[in-house]
Amino acid sequence: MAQASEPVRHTGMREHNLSLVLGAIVRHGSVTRARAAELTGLTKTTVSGLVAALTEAGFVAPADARADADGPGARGERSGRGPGRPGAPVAVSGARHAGLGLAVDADGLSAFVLDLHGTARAHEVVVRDNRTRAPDAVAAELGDLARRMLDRAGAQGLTAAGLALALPGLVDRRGGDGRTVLRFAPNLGWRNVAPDALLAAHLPPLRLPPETGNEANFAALAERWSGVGAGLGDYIHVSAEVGIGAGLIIGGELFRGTHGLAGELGHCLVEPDGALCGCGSRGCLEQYASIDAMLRAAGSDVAEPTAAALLAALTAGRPTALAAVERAGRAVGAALVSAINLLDLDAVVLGGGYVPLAPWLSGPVRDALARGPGRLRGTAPHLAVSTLGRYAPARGAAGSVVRRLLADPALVI
Amino acid sequence: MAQASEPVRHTGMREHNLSLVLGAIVRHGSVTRARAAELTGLTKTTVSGLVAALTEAGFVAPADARADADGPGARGERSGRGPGRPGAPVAVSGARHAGLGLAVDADGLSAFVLDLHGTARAHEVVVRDNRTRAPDAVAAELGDLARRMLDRAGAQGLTAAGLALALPGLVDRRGGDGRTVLRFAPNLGWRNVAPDALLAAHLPPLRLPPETGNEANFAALAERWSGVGAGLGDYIHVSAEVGIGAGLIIGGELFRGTHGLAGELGHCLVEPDGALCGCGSRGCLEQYASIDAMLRAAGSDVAEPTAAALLAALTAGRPTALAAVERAGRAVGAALVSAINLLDLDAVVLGGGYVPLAPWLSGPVRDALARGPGRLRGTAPHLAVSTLGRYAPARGAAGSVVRRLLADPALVI
DNA sequence: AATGATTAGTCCAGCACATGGACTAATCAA
DNA sequence: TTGATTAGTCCATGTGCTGGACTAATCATT
Repeated sequence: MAQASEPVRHTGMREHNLSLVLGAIVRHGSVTRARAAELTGLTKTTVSGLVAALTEAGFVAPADARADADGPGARGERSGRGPGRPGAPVAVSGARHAGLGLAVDADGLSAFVLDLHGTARAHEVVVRDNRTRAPDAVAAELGDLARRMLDRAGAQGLTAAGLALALPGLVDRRGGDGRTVLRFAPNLGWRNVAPDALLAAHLPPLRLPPETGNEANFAALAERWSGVGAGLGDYIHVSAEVGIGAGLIIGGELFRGTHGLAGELGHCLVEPDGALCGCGSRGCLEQYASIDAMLRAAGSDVAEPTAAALLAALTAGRPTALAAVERAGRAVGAALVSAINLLDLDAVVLGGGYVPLAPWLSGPVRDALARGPGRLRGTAPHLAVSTLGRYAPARGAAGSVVRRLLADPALVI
Repeated sequence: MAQASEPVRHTGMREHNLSLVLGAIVRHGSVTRARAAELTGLTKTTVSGLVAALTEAGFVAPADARADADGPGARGERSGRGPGRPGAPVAVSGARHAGLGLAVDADGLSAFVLDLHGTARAHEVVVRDNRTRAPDAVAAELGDLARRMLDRAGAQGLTAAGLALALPGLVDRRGGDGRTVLRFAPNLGWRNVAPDALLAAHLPPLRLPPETGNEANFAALAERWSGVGAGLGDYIHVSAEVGIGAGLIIGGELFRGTHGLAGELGHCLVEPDGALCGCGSRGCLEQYASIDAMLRAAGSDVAEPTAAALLAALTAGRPTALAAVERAGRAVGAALVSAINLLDLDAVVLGGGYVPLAPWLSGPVRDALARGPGRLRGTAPHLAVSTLGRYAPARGAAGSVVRRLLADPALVI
């Protein structure tokens, strides 16, 4: 049974229709009021009022370009030609609102500012080893970074309505009140940190409450908003660093699970009675396909335990390294087949630490995907490799703010 | 991005608030108008109006029992004692509306009628081997059964607002228009059957459009509504017949996946390079833990290839049979650990063909659950065994109709 | 028994917002 | 220039929620 939801008053009706109209504008790029009325089912009068409110609030602006995202020839309705008064199209405005995305990882901090078009307006990386630092110190530096980004956004006329923070660990959202706890971040050595308190202490308050999430999840979202995930249906975004993280995009949204712990692909079983894993089980994917595991398996083929060295060994054609990655690919493929069957997914995106390894990894993964779920469904799931670089988590975080804004413009009206 | 949703007019506002008030009544059992106003955030005036409409439509009725489902002592608000005019509580009425659930399986047909309380008002099984029959013939017999059930419901003053049909196969809902296709039902030997057309041809039209779904999914829902699933959070309901079916309950709702194919636990990989499966892959769970697989593995310990014979062999302590089931349990446990990690589940329910085997199966499954995801989360997932019998799919189908009705009473107002 | 305190439920004026038809505006075709 | 056609705005109307006033029913106190 659904949780008790909000009552709908007249204002709620307006909020809903506001987001309905804005959604139509977002999806179709540039629409006239008349077309928006058709698309939403509201009357022209109502749409006019809503568009006026959205314009006032800086969400949309007049657009004279005939650039309808429906494509050239706009088979939708009349596209400007023919008799009759031509409409005055409006489009999403990238001039006023923005979202700020922040990310903490073992090697530093990153930040990204997106406008409502989803185009990057500012970004910055602060390289520094966070492995030994206390959360509070990192948060203070993050606060400085955030203020710089807000200044840079302000200089372009942009106001960040909110921020989101990507953390490299299990972010548990207990209760429905939105409060989160970073249970454990292996790379940082943090346990049971309350990000909300840190953010409140060190970061400037914005219009929307800050949001905290797992970096893999945000990276998956970034892929959907501005990467290879854009055209795919439901997919899983898998990335590897020390562990293995996965973000699930289902129905266009991030699937987090009730406690926010969904997507733990790293502990899918791929080898019964296999290597003992830190989680207490045996034969977890993480024991075969994390960067660390591949480095171990590659043995003396890699000069030093870094991803760069592994890549060099592969390029040089070292057999043990090749075998290790081949095996990792088979393991990832096996786990993905389970995930696809369980969740009814259409595609897979390899991201993070898997991107440079993709030339060697894709083959075995693709084989598994072709064999596994193919027979039951029409076609084999699609396999894509991320094109977003190290900004993916911060970009996804920023996108998450933008998405919230577009989904509910009334939040800042 | 969310699909274009409906515009909200004044009627939409009312529909929403109608379901909001009904939801509060459903969750709290028996509430006064004043308490419903508190619970929903609407004013007393509005609630009165909505309650009047719900009463008129037969969804709720006056209830003088002080039986608030909040429990004795109702720590919520004042519970009748104290000064002031006592409220006139209303509760969900089981007297007018009902849902009809139908199920087809290899051994026959079953039907179930539930009222809005979720209590059974009529049920019937028609035993007959459907393995060799054409869909049309089965549908005709199903129509007869449905009409008998509607008559029996009518004799009790009940009107079925809709029906749902549980089928033992992959039900694909392609497109957003709700049209479904039964891709493949291994036990019946049916392929690419359009249930909507069959239902339209052989079953009386009801107020709501008929719904078709997978029997494992409906069984999982039944468990949530009136079985061991009631108290659990998110869970997976696993059942085995010829294959293995699973229903996912997430956030109190059935998780179907975009194409309606979610929950294919049977093709999780549990043994790399294991037995070749009909799906094209190797080492699928189905090859180890379906009833057929256990029968094969039990070899000569079972007299004939039936579930009953397997049960007898287990009871007699036959070692090969015991080993087969033990192994199946380990395999199921391994697949479940993957599912729990991926989907952030709290519990597991064993149902269908696993129920009689539970005494032998639970042990190894529980072991896997205790080892696997425990470390990352607080506690080990809970393991429960279904108590609903062979009516589970039909009961879940009926419950699905009731749920739709309670979620949106405006559908029949 | 009478009175006051307290809470439940209804009545009614007011208001917010969507609707639909009428009206003005801007373009193309003849 | 005129008519046809479509876009956008104006205004009267209607629906449904709100909030305060009012009536109803009970307990506690005198």
